[in-house]
Amino acid sequence: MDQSQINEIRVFNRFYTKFIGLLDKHVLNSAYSLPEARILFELYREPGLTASDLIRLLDVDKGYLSRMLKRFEKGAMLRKQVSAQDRRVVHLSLSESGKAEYERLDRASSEHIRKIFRHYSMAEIRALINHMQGIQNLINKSS
Amino acid sequence: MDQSQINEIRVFNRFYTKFIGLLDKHVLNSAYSLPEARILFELYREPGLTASDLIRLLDVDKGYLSRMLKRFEKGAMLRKQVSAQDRRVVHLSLSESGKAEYERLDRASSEHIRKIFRHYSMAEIRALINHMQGIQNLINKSS
DNA sequence: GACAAATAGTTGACTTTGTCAACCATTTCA
DNA sequence: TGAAATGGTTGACAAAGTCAACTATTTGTC
Repeated sequence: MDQSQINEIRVFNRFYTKFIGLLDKHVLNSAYSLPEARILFELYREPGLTASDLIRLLDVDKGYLSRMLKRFEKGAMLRKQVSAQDRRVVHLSLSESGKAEYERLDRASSEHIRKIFRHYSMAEIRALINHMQGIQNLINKSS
Repeated sequence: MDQSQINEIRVFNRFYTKFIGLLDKHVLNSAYSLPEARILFELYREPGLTASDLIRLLDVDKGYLSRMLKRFEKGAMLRKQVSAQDRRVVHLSLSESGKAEYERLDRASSEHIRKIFRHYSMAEIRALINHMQGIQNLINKSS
């Protein structure tokens, strides 16, 4: 791998960081920070996760997570259930209003993407997604 | 564009956010924050930029930028030169030690990428870069 | 069964990062 | 000449994130 190839990759990383930044800015106009939105996402996808699971998934500090969860609890978006097997662990899931909230966020994100690409042809969209999947396959191969 | 296509794009965004996060973590083990590293990058690439230029390029608050620049000044990494045409504006560039510092950072980033992909074949690397350029071309087309 | 070590989660104190508005100096334009 | 705009700095603050100490529980190990 030569230097110019490394540079190409770094150019893309800067480019895509900026692109994702634009998308995230949208989310951030919601009442939630990025990590908070990710918590909602993970709990929506898999109810019953524990705080430890989230720490691993999101790679955040446990104190920080604890506080974010507390905020969700205040907003009545979270349900906690102490595990029967191990009374230290708490299974987390979204309440009905938590789910509704996530769905709102989710729809807004989808709409944003739809808007960005609204003038693209089918072929262009397919090419884009194809490239994205290609990258994922290649990068996953390594790890 | 249908929902499953939107979802594909969002899957990729989450995936690549995580990947970039891993790379950035490396940078962040240096003495510089991400925006600071970006300042070094921009000034290295184009000496003589003004604070306003950086604000536009990096999309940061001007007060925040001002403080980061001050920190660089303290470290003697920055040269400031008041514009002759307009005495409000200051042209910024890296001092010799600032450039050296950037080059260190830059080399470390390159090394990190090289390491990640060290076991890839030439064909795989080329495919990866091809996908990346494809994405950039497609996204740039829109804006 | 008792007790050290490990694990899940919470809390307090703190640092870093980022935002906002007021401000000074200079330039532009009417 | 003077109002408005622009470039940059500063102070006060808010949000985001880190670190270590702590409680409660569980899991060994003897």
